[in-house]
Amino acid sequence: MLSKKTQYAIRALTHLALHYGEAPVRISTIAAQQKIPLKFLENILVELKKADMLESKKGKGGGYILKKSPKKINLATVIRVINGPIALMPCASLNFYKKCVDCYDEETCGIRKMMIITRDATLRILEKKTLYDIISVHG
Amino acid sequence: MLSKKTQYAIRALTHLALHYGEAPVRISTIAAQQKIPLKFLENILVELKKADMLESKKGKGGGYILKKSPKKINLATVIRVINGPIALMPCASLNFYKKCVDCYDEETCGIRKMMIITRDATLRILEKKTLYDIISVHG
DNA sequence: TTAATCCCTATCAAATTAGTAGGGATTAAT
DNA sequence: ATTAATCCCTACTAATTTGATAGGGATTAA
Repeated sequence: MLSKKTQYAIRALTHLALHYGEAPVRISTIAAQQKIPLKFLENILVELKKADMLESKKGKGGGYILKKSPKKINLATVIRVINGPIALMPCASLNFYKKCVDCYDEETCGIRKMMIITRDATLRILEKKTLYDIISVHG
Repeated sequence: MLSKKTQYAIRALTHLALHYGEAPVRISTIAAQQKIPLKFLENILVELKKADMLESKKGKGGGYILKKSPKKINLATVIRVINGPIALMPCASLNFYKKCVDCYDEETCGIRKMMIITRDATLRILEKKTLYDIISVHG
């Protein structure tokens, strides 16, 4: 499961996607409308900015905007930045690879192989789905 | 990521799959060969037994065996028993469903929709892949 | 100069995960 | 019956991660 922090991040980004092309949105506005603890959200947005997904402006009229079009920000990227690996085991991770302790031989490990297959299936979706897809859903 | 406990569970089940049809395997044997802390493994195997995946025999010559053929134990089941939900958010979970706090309308939530699509892709693999697939991998 | 806003560091509390301890219950063999 | 082997139950503890808060510093626009 994604951490609450990651879920907040996705909500905040979705909010910003809805206002893409408009004036910057204040942290406090996002916090209020998305019901996210303000100070917690501050930390999250700074992380997303460091990961090059957001731009910020200080002072009056300041706030956050998406750095790229909602169509160009996919869920895999967001999850990796805030949550970490997408694979179910470290030895199957592309971006957070770590060998399992006591692993006899990674090349012949059946568990790892299944985890890689699973990761690939998950990634095929998460890399394709973007903020734009999220805001394009209607009842 | 799967908890260490879940990774231990999969390793233990894989070990038992390799000995399916043979005499019961002692906890201590699995612990030693798979390098899993003995007492921790005890807890895990009891849980797997309660979930109807294992049978046990006490006293001399006792130990654990798989209750079903390795081909009939899939990874989704194992993960759900030890780790919990497979979906990335509770509102997208089939077996551990919980509504998100402050959710305005689940039916029109784009985040939830993407999470359900992701879950389905992941499940298509995890429900198909079994202990048999794990032990059938060769270098 | 001031008010608005983001940003940085540090800290804390709660929850979860990982692991340990000790003995009880059951069984097979003698 | 007794013993040794084995699983099993309850409880506890330690370590780590997660979720959240606090307070003030830096920057910008008016």
